[in-house]
Amino acid sequence: MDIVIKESCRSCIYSASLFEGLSHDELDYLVKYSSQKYYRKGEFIIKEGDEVNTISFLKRGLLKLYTKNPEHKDQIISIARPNDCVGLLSVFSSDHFNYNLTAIEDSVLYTIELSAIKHILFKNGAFGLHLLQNISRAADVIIRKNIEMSKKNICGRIAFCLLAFSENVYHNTSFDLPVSRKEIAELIGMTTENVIRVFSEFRHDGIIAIQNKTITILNIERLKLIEKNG
Amino acid sequence: MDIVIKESCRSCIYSASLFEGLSHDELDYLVKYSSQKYYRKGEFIIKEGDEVNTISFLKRGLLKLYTKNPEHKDQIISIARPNDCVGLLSVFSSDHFNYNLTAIEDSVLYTIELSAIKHILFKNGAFGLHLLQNISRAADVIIRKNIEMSKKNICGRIAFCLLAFSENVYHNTSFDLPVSRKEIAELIGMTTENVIRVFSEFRHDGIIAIQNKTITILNIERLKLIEKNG
DNA sequence: AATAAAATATGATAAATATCATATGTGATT
DNA sequence: AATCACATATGATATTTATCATATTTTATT
Repeated sequence: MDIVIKESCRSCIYSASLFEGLSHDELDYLVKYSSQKYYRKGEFIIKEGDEVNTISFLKRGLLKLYTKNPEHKDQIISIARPNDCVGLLSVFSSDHFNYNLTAIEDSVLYTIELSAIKHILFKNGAFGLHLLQNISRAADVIIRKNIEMSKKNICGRIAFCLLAFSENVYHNTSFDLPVSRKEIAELIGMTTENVIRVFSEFRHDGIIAIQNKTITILNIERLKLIEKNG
Repeated sequence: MDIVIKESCRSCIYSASLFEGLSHDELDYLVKYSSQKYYRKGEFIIKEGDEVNTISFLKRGLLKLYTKNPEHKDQIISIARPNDCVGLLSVFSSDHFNYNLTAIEDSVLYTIELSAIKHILFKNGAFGLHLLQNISRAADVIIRKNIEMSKKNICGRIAFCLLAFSENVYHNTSFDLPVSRKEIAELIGMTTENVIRVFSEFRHDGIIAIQNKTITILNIERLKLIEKNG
């Protein structure tokens, strides 16, 4: 992880939708307490139990938010995309993070001291409302995703994942899968073997093409049908 | 649903932990925009799509928060207990409720106009922080429950439910189940038949006694073991 | 380049859960 | 009291998913 000069943070904070409506003084105050950090793929960003004293935004890259269960198995809760406010859930509900956060692609985060955020929050009620909206939406997205997932069978869940990567992350029908089959299993709550099996099945049926990590969706209509009905 | 005179709201709002730290003026302002409502078991409180313009607290009773899926099947997201702030998730994230809310016991809610809450929020940053903490925690509880549930098999899930009713709701090893087996199935994401089967199994094994709706936990150690390992 | 460690792949089998069928019990309504 | 709708109950069977075993391929490490 590398920390980079403060000046580059200014443009980030000035352009972040979360800070819309803040005055120049307030924005400059936040810039003073912020830093930009680079993480390599695989690097830990936050560990369960870490103290919460910053709030972070993903500028570039991809992160996984997950818990570790007693049997060393991970459970991925969500995948954070650029512009997502990261770990927002724990920020106000606890002194310590409840989740782990790891970069699954080379990533750029900007991080603001929580004390600075609170300082602005106390003076500016509109900012509080803005934060409330962001946190509520982030929670809502996670909860809705869980509900949707729990209704689907394994094929439907994998179709959901592939479509999410294609449409929401890479905006392309062909993309390099940033996670292993094992991680997909952790995300959809199934076993690795069965994830691999369904990938093979989709390949045999001409729905996707697989070349190592590169996935190409060949028949998006069918994949959507599987996502819907599965 | 019956609406009751404003005066009785004063004590509620004055005693709600959410409003700790507000001045008498601010509290009285909220009282002015609040009302107390009574709902009978089975009554609808909020319907998916309803406009969000209030924030509510459960004073007495029990509610279920759920979504309806296309095949008319309900999916229970959480059960609200007294002192829970209800529908908090949708309140700031959307103009319309994403969930349904129904009383599963005779219930008393007090309801505050959202505009009044926002009015205080704009003037009092500390209140914003308080709200943020409450919403974050509510979301966290739902997400953690989902994660925990998804790791358990059907026996573990039912043990979890029974223990939750016993320990968190009724504070007694014997209690009247406020929901049907079908609703438990909707809560844990299994079929009604299998829920009934596991109830019978627990009865045969001497873990619980069933008399119509009355459940008595006979062997709490074993139930906890099932919850942990299942 | 050689080796080890993961990840991917696939088959056989076991276990968990859903589905379908059918019976009985309970409460509400007339 | 009769009837109906619904909840509870249980068995038989089908389906889904997990587990175990075992290759093969890819990636990382020395």
